[in-house]
Amino acid sequence: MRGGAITDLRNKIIHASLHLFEEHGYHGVTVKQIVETVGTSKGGFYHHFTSKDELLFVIHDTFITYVLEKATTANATYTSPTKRLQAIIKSFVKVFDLYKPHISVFYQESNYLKGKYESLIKCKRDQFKKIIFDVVNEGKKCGEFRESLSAEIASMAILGMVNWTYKWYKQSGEKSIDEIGDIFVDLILRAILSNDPTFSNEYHEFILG
Amino acid sequence: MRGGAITDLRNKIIHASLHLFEEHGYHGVTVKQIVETVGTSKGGFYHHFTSKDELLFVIHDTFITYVLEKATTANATYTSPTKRLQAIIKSFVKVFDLYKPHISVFYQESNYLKGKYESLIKCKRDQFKKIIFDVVNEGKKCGEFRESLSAEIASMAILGMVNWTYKWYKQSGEKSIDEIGDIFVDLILRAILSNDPTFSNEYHEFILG
DNA sequence: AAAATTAGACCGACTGGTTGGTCTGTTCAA
DNA sequence: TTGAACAGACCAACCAGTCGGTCTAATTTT
Repeated sequence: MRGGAITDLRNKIIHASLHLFEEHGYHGVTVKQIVETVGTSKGGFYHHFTSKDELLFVIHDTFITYVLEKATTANATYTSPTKRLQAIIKSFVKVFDLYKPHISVFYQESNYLKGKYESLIKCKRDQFKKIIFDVVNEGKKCGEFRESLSAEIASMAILGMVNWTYKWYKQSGEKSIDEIGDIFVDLILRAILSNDPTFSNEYHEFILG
Repeated sequence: MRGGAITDLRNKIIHASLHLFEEHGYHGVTVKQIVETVGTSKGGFYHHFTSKDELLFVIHDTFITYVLEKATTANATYTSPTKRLQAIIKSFVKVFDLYKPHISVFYQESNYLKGKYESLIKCKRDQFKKIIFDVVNEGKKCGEFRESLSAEIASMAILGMVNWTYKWYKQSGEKSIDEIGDIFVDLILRAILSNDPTFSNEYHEFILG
């Protein structure tokens, strides 16, 4: 039996590291701690990873790759910028349930990535930003979003609002991740939708009444 | 001549550490590096700080203390929640020009604070959150903000949007920090202001036109 | 005023403990 | 018999923090 099994040592290491990194930070966790948590040895660890740095990279990469794919799919599913943005945000927010520890590590420890690892992640991260930015810009062009909107700032505002969720979201919290996603979409659309009735659509009517 | 001088070794150390930490992270910078950058020695460093941890704390504390004071002042200056929120956001965003490195360290390295340092910072941080939360709640109560608004999620959305600025803001950028602040206020007010004409005020007219 | 004393600021070699990573095995399934 | 998977003792490098000592300027004593 090769790869894939949930009980693979490799996956166990990643899983354990994720939670350790999330709580104590990358430099707050030693390889010794990781292997002891998993119940393996230095040998086991370095059989599957060339370095501690590579482990950090793998965690980053699995997350950003997943998110990027989801955003691309959401983007391809719709044509209207409003619907696209809504789908992207909702799909991204949903990731918090699955990848909370990945996300924490992604945003807390990314500046410890070095060399090629850093470039590889930066590239994908920029792709994701570009998707948001393009949608906002497209929305302005076709009149669904306000013309006066600064696409750059609005994009970063959206990203910030959504990304920041990793700092406070708890699965045990009052609101489900789906509800939070809906609230975010509501807030964002209210903030950026055009008031011009010429371009009004179902969202305008629903949200702006 | 005692204390205060800009050339004080203590201040020099803080200043240099700020930039080193911002770029390489707390654990990515050694005390040796710090003292070499400043042009002092281990002795000089440990004469002014009891530990590297204390230096990290001092950086956190000067920033959060400043922000908290600004928010309190802004809060005391106005009574209407809309004006209050606007003032708080604008004053907070302005801090980015003065305290950018502090903020980066604050959000990137805070989970390396230990023991009493951690509790002290957490306390002030919670106070700041509470100020935002209370304003939003007050706004709902008096009808200026939408009744359907979730105060918790909206507060965190606002905080996220604003806090995230540290990830992308450059002084050399296209927009000044003042313009960014105005855009944020605009986005936020559009998202949360009530549509009920009964409570409409100058901001409703200005923004929702 | 000159000498003696004190105290704070700063220096830098040194240390004890830790850490990421290596290397020589051992196990076991194919 | 072969090689992938794993074990764990070991190591060189590093790092936060220490400690005895120096320099200087203020303060006290004579």
